[in-house]
Amino acid sequence: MPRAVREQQMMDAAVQTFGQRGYRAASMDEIAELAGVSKPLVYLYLNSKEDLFTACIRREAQALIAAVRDAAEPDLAADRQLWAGLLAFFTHTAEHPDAWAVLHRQARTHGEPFAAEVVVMRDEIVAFVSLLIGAAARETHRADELAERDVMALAQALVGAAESLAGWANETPGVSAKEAAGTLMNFAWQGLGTLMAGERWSPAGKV
Amino acid sequence: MPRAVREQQMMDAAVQTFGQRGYRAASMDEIAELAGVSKPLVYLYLNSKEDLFTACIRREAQALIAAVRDAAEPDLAADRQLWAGLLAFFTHTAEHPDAWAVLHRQARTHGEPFAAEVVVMRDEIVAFVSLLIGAAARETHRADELAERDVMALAQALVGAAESLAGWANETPGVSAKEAAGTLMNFAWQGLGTLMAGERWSPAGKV
Amino acid sequence: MPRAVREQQMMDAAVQTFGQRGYRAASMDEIAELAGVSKPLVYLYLNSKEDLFTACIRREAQALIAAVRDAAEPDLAADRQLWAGLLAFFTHTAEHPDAWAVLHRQARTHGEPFAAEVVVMRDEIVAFVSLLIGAAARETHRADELAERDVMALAQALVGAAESLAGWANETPGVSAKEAAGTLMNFAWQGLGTLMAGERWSPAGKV
Amino acid sequence: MPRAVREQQMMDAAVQTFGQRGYRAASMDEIAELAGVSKPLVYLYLNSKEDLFTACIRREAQALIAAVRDAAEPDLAADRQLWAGLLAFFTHTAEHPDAWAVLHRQARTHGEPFAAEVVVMRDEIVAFVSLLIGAAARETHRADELAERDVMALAQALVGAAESLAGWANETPGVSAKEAAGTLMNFAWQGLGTLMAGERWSPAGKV
DNA sequence: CATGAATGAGCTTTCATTCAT
DNA sequence: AATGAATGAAAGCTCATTCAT
Repeated sequence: MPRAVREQQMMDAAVQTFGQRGYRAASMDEIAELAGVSKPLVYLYLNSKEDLFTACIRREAQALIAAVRDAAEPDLAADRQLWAGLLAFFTHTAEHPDAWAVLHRQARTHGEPFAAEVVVMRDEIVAFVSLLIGAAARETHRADELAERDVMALAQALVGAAESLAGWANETPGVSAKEAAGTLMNFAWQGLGTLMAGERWSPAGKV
Repeated sequence: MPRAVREQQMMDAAVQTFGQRGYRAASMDEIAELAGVSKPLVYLYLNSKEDLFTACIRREAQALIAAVRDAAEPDLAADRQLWAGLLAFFTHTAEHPDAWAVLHRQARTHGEPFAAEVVVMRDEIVAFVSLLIGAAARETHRADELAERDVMALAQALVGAAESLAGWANETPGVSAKEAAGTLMNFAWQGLGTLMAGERWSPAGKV
Repeated sequence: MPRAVREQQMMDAAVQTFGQRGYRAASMDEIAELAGVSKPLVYLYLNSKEDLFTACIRREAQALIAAVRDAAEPDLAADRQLWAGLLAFFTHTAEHPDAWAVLHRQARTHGEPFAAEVVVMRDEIVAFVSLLIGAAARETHRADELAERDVMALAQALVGAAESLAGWANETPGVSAKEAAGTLMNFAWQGLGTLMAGERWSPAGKV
Repeated sequence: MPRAVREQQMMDAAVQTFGQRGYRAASMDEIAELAGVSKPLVYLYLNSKEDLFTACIRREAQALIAAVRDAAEPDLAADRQLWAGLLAFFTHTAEHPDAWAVLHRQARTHGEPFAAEVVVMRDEIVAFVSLLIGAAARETHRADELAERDVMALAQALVGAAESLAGWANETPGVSAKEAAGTLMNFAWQGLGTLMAGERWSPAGKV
């Protein structure tokens, strides 16, 4: 069996094991057995547990980014792009729960070398969302109302909400990707709208 | 030294170690040394690593819940209660980063027994937020517009966004709890408002 | 059983195993079993295989140096001191063949960290021998005939010959320490005598 | 490429690797890569690591013996033959440090099967030196003074001193083979001379 | 003639856990 | 009430060695 194929099999097994057991609790023995190969072969092809984990993170991050990127066609309006991206995001995470666990939970929990990999991916997504927010602001001619930092914070909150909903949708039976995306659009986009319309909430009272 | 005090010292050391190293990487040796006691004493008082971790999760969950609960005085308006709760949440997580790491990262990353503990806490918070959303809906006389499930999903998204912002605020220098809470209120409460005002976003076009 | 005693037992087992199997071929399992303890205890007390090996080298080097030092009483004439030292050297190495193997073979064969330890010991011995050669030169009033470098080279050769003879004496049944020491004295001291008497061998013919 | 050539290339790589890393630390992978062939080919030609090591020892032992043998022309006087042999010995070991490391350090450090190979070579050299000593004794007509066993012990000491000096000369910059050989001749041959002249050192006093 | 693919066995090291005192 | 002493079990990693082609 050619090396490239075996490598993918190993990474499939690794993603599954890391996602379910966690990085430390996952043993190379288990991964090798699940992949149907011997442990030395895993080391021969992927060097070390750390390298294997990093390779998994990278592969799954690429896949998730690609899913979101491919869904949002640049010709659409900003809100339609966001909708398509969210739908793709919820669909992809629902279809690859172990990969999502690796990216969202494991990679961020086990130290800099791994967390940094995910930060890159997350920053790409946040940047993409920021772009859409900016585009939406321009579309409604109120760009001046939103400072750079506000856009960042909003994007952070939106992505965070999406990540949280992804977990909830995966664990709650009967919640579809469409429903999750719809909830988030209703929750966020509308708020964004009024926000750009100039209304602000403050502890002293609405402005 | 009385037992109760010793136990708290051990749990302090455990929270710190678990939060920084992670559940698996934290060793009982390190925890015992940090607590200034011998290892057998830790076992005598807290039985096992699992039990110790569970005890930490429970203690810190209680503390976080209490902080949020105590902040939101029931006499205030729903939006003021949410604001106070969010502020307390961001303040508490910023002041106890290791405890927050234990709850948000470690507990959810290392298997059912622990994740379940956090789910209890999270559900309490989500229920609390749902309550406020419901109250707000009643205050604006549009309760019928929001189905039970929508409320749940919104609460999930709000809590998820808060969790995400908590991490972002802790890691980004110069972002205060007040600022984080303000961003979230602007982002969410407004959206909630228009939502309750009957406007919906849908892929087919705004309604 | 107190720690200090156990540590010596472990080092005894380690010296034996390292001496017979070699550093790499000796397994911590075997050492632990020979010492009558579990492997973790060996690590608890002696940290690592490298540290254990280093500790063995140091202990045995000290013991050998002490044996030679204690034998050569400073009041004696230089030749008697050398005789006593050689006798002690051959006796000690014959009585502790594994220790001698560790020092002479293993330590020098497995890289700088270990070889350096032995170099220290060897340099001490070489210095001691150089001292005696110098003393002998003064006793015969021909100190000016022997340059510093010649003394060093002679000491090197003498120590080398002694090391070689130690191996030979250990492996050849019926060769006593006394005999080995006698051979070396005859071989070397006499040559030293004539050398200091001014005679030299050169490829061009005797001078 | 003919088999014989490939085999020599492999053994060159093996000698270098064994000499620098040691028998156990040297991996067949590294040897194969250094030789520029695949691992199975090494096994096809040389059977096993043990066999490969043995082959290296044998080849290098032959080479060293040959160098010494060829240098000492049988027509010369005994002292000139010894001089020539020593010079060749120091020159050869200086020019092939890895080979010398294999013979002097590695082979003797890793168990009987290999040490025995070197013993054969060493015995050949010792026998050769013994021969010269005997010849010298006959030349000076004092053969009766030197018992067979004394000759052996002297040869052992001489060879040991030479081995020790070889290491010293290789590691000390600026010490040439000629110088090392000269030192040894001065040190040993002279002693031999007086010895054969009937003088002995004994603990009871000179005879 | 030569190799890419694959593994059984063994190594060092760590850790949660328990006695005996 | 508290600990020094000790271990069973398992993990990451490496290596000599062999097939099928």
